[in-house]
Amino acid sequence: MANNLPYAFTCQSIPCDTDAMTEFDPAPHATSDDRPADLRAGAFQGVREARRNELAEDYVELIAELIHDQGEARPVDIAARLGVKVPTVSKTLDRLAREGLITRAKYRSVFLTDDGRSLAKECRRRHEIVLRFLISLGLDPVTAERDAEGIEHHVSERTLALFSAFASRS
Amino acid sequence: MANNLPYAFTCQSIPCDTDAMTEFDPAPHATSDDRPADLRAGAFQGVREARRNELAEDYVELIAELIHDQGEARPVDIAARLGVKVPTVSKTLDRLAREGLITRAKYRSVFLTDDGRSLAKECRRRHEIVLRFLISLGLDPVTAERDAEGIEHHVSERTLALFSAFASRS
DNA sequence: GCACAAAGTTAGACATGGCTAACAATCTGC
DNA sequence: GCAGATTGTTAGCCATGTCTAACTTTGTGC
Ligand SMILES: [Mn+2]
Ligand SMILES: [Mn+2]
Ligand SMILES: [Mn+2]
Ligand SMILES: [Mn+2]
Repeated sequence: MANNLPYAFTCQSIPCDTDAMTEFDPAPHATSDDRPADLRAGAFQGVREARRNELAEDYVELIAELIHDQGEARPVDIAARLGVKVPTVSKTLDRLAREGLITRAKYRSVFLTDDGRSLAKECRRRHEIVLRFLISLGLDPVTAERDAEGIEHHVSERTLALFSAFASRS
Repeated sequence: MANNLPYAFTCQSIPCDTDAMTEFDPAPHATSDDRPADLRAGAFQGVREARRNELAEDYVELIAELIHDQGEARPVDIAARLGVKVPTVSKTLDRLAREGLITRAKYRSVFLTDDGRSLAKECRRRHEIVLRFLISLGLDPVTAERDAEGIEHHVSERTLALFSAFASRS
């Protein structure tokens, strides 16, 4: 139920928070704003879901790339490119194997399963679209690469379509 | 050191990975591609850093909003809007307090410190810019809100400037 | 002003993601 | 084909972020 009663502006023993928001929506909207609350929750749910997959996505994308460029994907190379230590990679690879995205044998390099390959392809597509879009907007390539690496995990298919169209058009 | 020797295309007992990449860069670039490796690592470092702050950013932004809209920020309302359980919020608030972004007394609602308020303001600004940009690109408001909630933590100041300019111009 | 409802805290489980240290396997160069 | 370098694994530490269950405090309605 959360807030139902004349809660808005209790401001009891509270330091009444002068300018928490500097300039917000100046109109003091009426009590009943529960609609946005649920909507927001939906958005945050989605973001949390995306966050759970980010790392796996970065891994499989990178593994596919290494296999393509180097012929194999070794933990030491994965670690170097991600900027983490090898044991961190080893542990994460165990999880990815458990989740069916890769296969691995002790002391050998890593392979993608069909699922892994398919996820990698999807990730690469998103990465490319976001990157091309940012560059076509006028961003320098280094910053574009950095931002794309984070943004790629949080763009809906709809946004991707708009990004793609914009990059082509411009 | 990573890959120095004639490593590329060992493809020993390896299933030689037919079409890991479907269509990549078709030109089989020479062995020495170590430049991009370090660049990539830098990008990933930055993303990991951003990931560490995402949750705190969402919290302070939401807390500022609640204080503005409702007069106070109660754990139960934070939880409802984030879509998580109250004890989760309680524990996270402890961390934010430890980090000096909020103050709180047992069983009372939450306040932002000066640092917290300043971070909240910065987050709100980013959120607004990203949201306005996505909408001006043609995205529907609900999807825009969802995507903005994730993207906002991964846009550089440069990108923000370009987003801002685009939204104004269009 | 008391009983009950609502909100908040604490404890503890479990998964993730980072690290270091110690050990094991593999590979390379003679 | 062996010594030494490189790579990989395992164990274990720590912080975070989620949850449920049990308990405490606060607030409400009569
Ligand atoms: Mn990424
Ligand atoms: Mn990527
Ligand atoms: Mn957010
Ligand atoms: Mn936000």
